[in-house]
Amino acid sequence: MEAGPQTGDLVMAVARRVRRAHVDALADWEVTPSQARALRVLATSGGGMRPSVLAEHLRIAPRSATEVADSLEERGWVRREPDPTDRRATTLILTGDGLELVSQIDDVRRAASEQVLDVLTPAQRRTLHEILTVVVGEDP
Amino acid sequence: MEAGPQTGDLVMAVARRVRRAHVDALADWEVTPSQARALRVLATSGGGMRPSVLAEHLRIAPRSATEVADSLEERGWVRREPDPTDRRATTLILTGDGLELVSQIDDVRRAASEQVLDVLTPAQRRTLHEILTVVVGEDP
DNA sequence: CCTCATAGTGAGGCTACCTCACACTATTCG
DNA sequence: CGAATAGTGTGAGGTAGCCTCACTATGAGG
Repeated sequence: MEAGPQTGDLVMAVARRVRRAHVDALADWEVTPSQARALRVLATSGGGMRPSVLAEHLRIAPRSATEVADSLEERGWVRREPDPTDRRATTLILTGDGLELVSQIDDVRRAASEQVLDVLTPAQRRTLHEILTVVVGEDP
Repeated sequence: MEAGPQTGDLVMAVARRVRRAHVDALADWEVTPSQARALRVLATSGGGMRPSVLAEHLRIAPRSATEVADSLEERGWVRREPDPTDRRATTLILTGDGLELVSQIDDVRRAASEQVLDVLTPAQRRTLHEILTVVVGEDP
């Protein structure tokens, strides 16, 4: 009796594909999916953002956010500035290059995702998005 | 203007959560998600299975399947037997322990996934499963 | 035979995470 | 004020789970 894959496994499988598609699509820009995700978070949050806040948004450990920030700074897409109100804190700020990149990346990534989800009807895609939003948006 | 996350990102985010839930749930058995997935594939395929075939099912490189097989063998859940019809080939066979484990794992994993997808209505869960199946089942 | 394809694996590398420990700075409170 | 306590970022070191490349041993066809 064929058991059939569990939903969790399907999610993982699709995630791997999406990741692949993103890597391929972003290869020209030499941006990793991880970096792209961080850039988008930083872009949505108008001004600067602390690494710890970035970590929350990306749902990773604070230490890992530092790493992402490192990689972004190294590429010149982000710069660190000391927070004037709290000298322990650092603010991550998108550079001009960073901002410019974000808009391009957004298009490219969207196209890549849609390529993976190409087999779906528009309605299915919308439904998928909705449902996943519910799953993700429960605890923040 | 809030851009809102892309579907691809949502998939990745959910995948991370599912992975987390699985790791937590399987902690008692000390089975990694990767091992559990492989065990289930091996279980569905009655008799033995070659590493290369396992790789296809898991959608990973053949070399990576070898690694998974190594870890399963080390834990005594799988044994390698030479294929009598082709002396280059090896067959991966679930041991008694392995088989016993699979059924337990299946329940635990299902519960873990459902915990992550708990916010969804049963109908949404069914829909999600359907849609993901379509996405995954396109090229095999 | 001789060639070419195929099965598995050793070696080495990578990404994106993690925890733990530490240096600073901020805050609170006796 | 001074001391304990808490929070912020980061260095060090580690891991899982992938990958590619190169190699050996075997199979299959001319």
